[in-house]
Amino acid sequence: MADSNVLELNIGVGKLASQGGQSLVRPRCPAPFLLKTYNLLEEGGGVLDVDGASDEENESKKIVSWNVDGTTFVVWSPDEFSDLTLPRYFKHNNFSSFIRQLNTYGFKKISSKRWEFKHEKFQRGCKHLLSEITRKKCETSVFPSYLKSSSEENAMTNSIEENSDQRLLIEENKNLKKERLELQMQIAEFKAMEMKLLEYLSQFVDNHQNKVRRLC
Amino acid sequence: MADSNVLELNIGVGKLASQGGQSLVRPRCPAPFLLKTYNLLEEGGGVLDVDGASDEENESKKIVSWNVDGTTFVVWSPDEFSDLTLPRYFKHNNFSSFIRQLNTYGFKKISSKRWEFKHEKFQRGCKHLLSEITRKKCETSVFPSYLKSSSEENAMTNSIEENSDQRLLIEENKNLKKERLELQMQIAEFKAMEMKLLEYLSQFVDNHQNKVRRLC
DNA sequence: GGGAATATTCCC
DNA sequence: GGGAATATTCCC
Repeated sequence: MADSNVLELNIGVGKLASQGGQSLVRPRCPAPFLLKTYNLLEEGGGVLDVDGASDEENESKKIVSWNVDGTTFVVWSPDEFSDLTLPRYFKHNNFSSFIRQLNTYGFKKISSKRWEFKHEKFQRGCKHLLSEITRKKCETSVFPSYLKSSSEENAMTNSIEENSDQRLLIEENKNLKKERLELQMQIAEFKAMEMKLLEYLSQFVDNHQNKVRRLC
Repeated sequence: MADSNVLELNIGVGKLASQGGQSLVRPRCPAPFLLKTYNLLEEGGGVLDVDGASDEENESKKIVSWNVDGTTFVVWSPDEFSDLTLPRYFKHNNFSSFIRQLNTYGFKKISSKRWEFKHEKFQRGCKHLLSEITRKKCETSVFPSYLKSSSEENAMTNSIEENSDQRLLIEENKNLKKERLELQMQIAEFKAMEMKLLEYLSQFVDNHQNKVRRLC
């Protein structure tokens, strides 16, 4: 494989950490993409520096690096980055796919003149912050905010730690079933109300037409 | 790149071909995975045959091939297939990922003794049928039939003993949350419909009163 | 086998 | 930039 020289880690997010596609508690491990990108910067893009030259002397030769204070990173040479660096860490050599991932994780391009990217939680020497970076979700909430009533409970139930004991699971389970019953009852009410409304509407229409006919 | 020797085609499905995740008209181009797998079979797994030997003589050496009548195909040597063939056509060398794709596209493993797979529309000499093969979709309709889960599933979930395996609890839990989301979406629909109905009704009443007033 | 998360591609 | 389809991985 192209990236056989790169350590592949099994860094999955625990089941309870991402529930229904929404990460509610911080996972222990950063996303593979973030770790690879961080490592790539530590390793100078996976390409050796010129022997004996200091960082400053090498600056113009760098493919990719942190900025001076380590709060952003810069892809100095997109072509070499794509051809040499990307395939060492990822399963492709497309700069645009790399950019797509950066966007997915909320990085911002902060310069129109060069390929410089920034994320608050992605900084030199702060590997521990990587696990706080999450993928952007399609935030088009499927149901409107007035249904958020249960979201507090969501937070509560989902904050249970992964290795919590069975008792908590059973409790959460019980609550979910109770909630399901309530939702089903709400739906039953809606159905009844819809029926009444439609009935009323049709009566009203009939009535109205009779009245108009009589008045004419 | 690992597969730089393989022709990559831009075969996207047109917008109208897949509407809301549901394929409505047959796309012009087969899925990349299907085309690659078909080509891989035509090309003997991308590995050269022994010179001068007939197909029959080579049979025991084949990595992958169609069966005798070309209605199924067989991976004769999963190890060589993974190491040599897969990376030539795909971005990985994992046999299980290949299997996962076969399942996604509806192939069936038809032998317990060897890695033989079948799909009605995947046959030797029938490249034109490939475009009729589609990915399986998650068929969980977003709006389930009303309250269908109330009795049977209640009974089922409640029959699970309290001290059952944690895995089952987690699974049940996941299902309950999924169900909750579906119910919440149903309620959102109802609310929207109610709003429309009320709006319509009030317009109708206004209209009616004006009309009656004028006639009087 | 298949659900679901992440990765890659394609397109607007 | 980001939506959405397909691909790959991971897990049950």
